[in-house]
Parts: sequence; structure tokens; C-alpha cells
Amino acid sequence: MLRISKLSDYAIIILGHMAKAPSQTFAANDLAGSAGIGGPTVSKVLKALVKAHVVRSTRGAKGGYQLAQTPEKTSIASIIAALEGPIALTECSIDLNHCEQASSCNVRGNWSVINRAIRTALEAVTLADMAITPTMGSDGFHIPVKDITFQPRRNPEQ
Amino acid sequence: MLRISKLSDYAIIILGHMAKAPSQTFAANDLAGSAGIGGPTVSKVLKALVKAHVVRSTRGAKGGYQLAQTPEKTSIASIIAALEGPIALTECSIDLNHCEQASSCNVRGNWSVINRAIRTALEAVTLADMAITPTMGSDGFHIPVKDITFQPRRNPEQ
DNA sequence: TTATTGCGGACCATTTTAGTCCTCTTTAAA
DNA sequence: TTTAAAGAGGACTAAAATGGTCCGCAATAA
Repeated sequence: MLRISKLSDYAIIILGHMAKAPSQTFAANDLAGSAGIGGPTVSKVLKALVKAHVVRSTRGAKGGYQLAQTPEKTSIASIIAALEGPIALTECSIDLNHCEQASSCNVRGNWSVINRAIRTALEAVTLADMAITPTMGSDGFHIPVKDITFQPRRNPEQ
Repeated sequence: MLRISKLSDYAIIILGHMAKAPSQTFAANDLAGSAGIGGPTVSKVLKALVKAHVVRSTRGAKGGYQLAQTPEKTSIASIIAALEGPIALTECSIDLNHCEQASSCNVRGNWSVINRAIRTALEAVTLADMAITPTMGSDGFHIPVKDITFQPRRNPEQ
């Protein structure tokens, strides 16, 4: 279903809470409470986010986690990449040598187009965008704050 | 890693072969041979593509599979959707009632923006685009035939 | 009538994912 | 100086998803 993992989903929820007070330091347990996610799981997510420099950590008593950058500068792409590694739909887009269909596969190269498009989509949306409480229409549908359109162009890249 | 499943990957490879002769009928076994994928697996993929009306099938001797539409009209989105269901990064984008964080989650609605962006990206690329043998630069990097850029706009949708 | 081909679904092995836990390190404060 | 509160790192397990195979049935051309 082309889903992101639950952990990435959690990460965005957790960071959404943190974005409300971008310079504050939060203990993992407090975040677990406000996000309604298990403590150990929240810790796991935050550890991954530290490694990817999405949040900063302070150890020791009164320690905790803090956004490394403003919500405006924290892209959804960087969050997903922190938990799932490079954003690419196919294995071979990351490691070409790893593909078994190599000889008979004639669509490989064109994946890069799609991958870049998706990466761009995820980079275009930031934590600040996500943290805005969505306006809800009377019909129950959400009205997003921002729309993204595609504009295919035909010039070769690079 | 935000991957598509192997089966979707296979589907695109298989359909890539079929796109070379868009009106021809191919037996599953023949396609398995030319794509270098196991017979039963190819069958499984093709069955899913029939259900989603991406290909048509003819039963009986001399039967086989045939593209339901021209390669130009067959989007990558429809292929992925055939094998993995609706294209949406999160569970709750498909079924809002299914979300356990509902009360504490304040980012839900904004996923629709991202999902639509990605769906659009995948709809913009067709089988015809993918079937073009990628030009390979001397450095080993692929030079895609087409590029897709994002142009965020700030008007609310609908 | 038979050989060929797709249909539908069951089934299982493997891999991936999610979640928990344990021990160690760091640091603030009593 | 000690203690409690926090994060770091990694091992481990249960559950779920995925990939791949197989079987008996149905349709059709020769």
C-alpha cells in the first residue's frame, strides 16, 4: 500500500507535539504521555531521530529532546529518512549491483525520476505544515492548508 | 525505506515487456521467461493486474494477457494500486476510524496533502515513459527522459 | 477429446516490523 | 559524594506482512 512504517508515523506525531514549543526540551516519557504511544517505543523513535540530527538530546537529569531546527526547516522527508533510510521506491535505486533482474530489466533507470519526484514532495512539506490543526469541513473532510501540484517538464536533468 | 513491494516491481518489469507489443497477447510463462521471474509469481502478478483492469486476459489454449490500454495511458500509479491497494502513506488516510491516536493526533488531515502529491507523481509517469531504455551516461549514471518538478501553491484545494 | 492456458484460493517459509527490556553512561541536585 | 533522572545502545521476541509455490477448476482452440 506504499505505506510508511508505524515508527515514522509516530515520529511525525511526536515531533508535532514538540513543534508547539520548538525550543523546549521534552523528556521521552512526557512525550509518550501526550502522544498516547508507549514509552519504550517513543524512546526508540527519538533515538533514531537523534542519529539523523532531526532532534538534539541532553543526557542526565533534566535532560530530554529538543528539535534540532525550527519546524519550518524540518522536512517530512528528513523524518521518514531518519526512520527508514534513503527514500527510494525500489531496492536497485539505492544499490544497482544488488538487482537480480539486471539484464532483463529495462525500466531501472527511469525509477530515479519517480524517486526524485516523491522525495521532492516529501521535502516540500515541513513539520510546521503538519502541525497546523487541520480545518475540518462540515462534511467531515479535511481541508489541507497547502496543495502541491506537479508540473512535468521534458528537459533531461543534470 | 518507503519501498514498493517486489510484486509491484515485477509488475512494472512485466508490463514493460508487454509494452513493446501493446496489442499482442502474451502467455504468462513466456513473460516469465523474458522477465527472468518465476512462473507462478508472474501469474500471481498478472492475476492482480487483471482484477484492476490494467491487463485483459484470454483463457484457454492460445490465451494469455494483453495490455488493457496503451502504454501511454497506463500509469505507474494504477499498477502499484493494483498490487498494493490505495496509494496512501498512512493507514488513517484510508480509514479514519481505524486510528488509535485519533484524539492526540493533530497531523492527520495534512497527510492528505502529501498523499495526493505522491499519487500525482505516480500518475504522471506512464508505462510508456518507463519502457524507454534509459540512456546511460559514461559515468554509469542514468539520464532519465523526463523530469518532474514540484510547484507548491498556497491555494486550498477544492 | 485433449492440451493449453487462465482463475481462485490455500498454504507455508521467510523477512520485516513493532515493541519491550536490560545494562551502561551522563548529569543535576540534594 | 551520592542518588535519582534521564538518554544510549543494543539484544531479543512476538506478530504481521510478504513472497513464492501449488493445487484443483474452468475455458477454449485444435
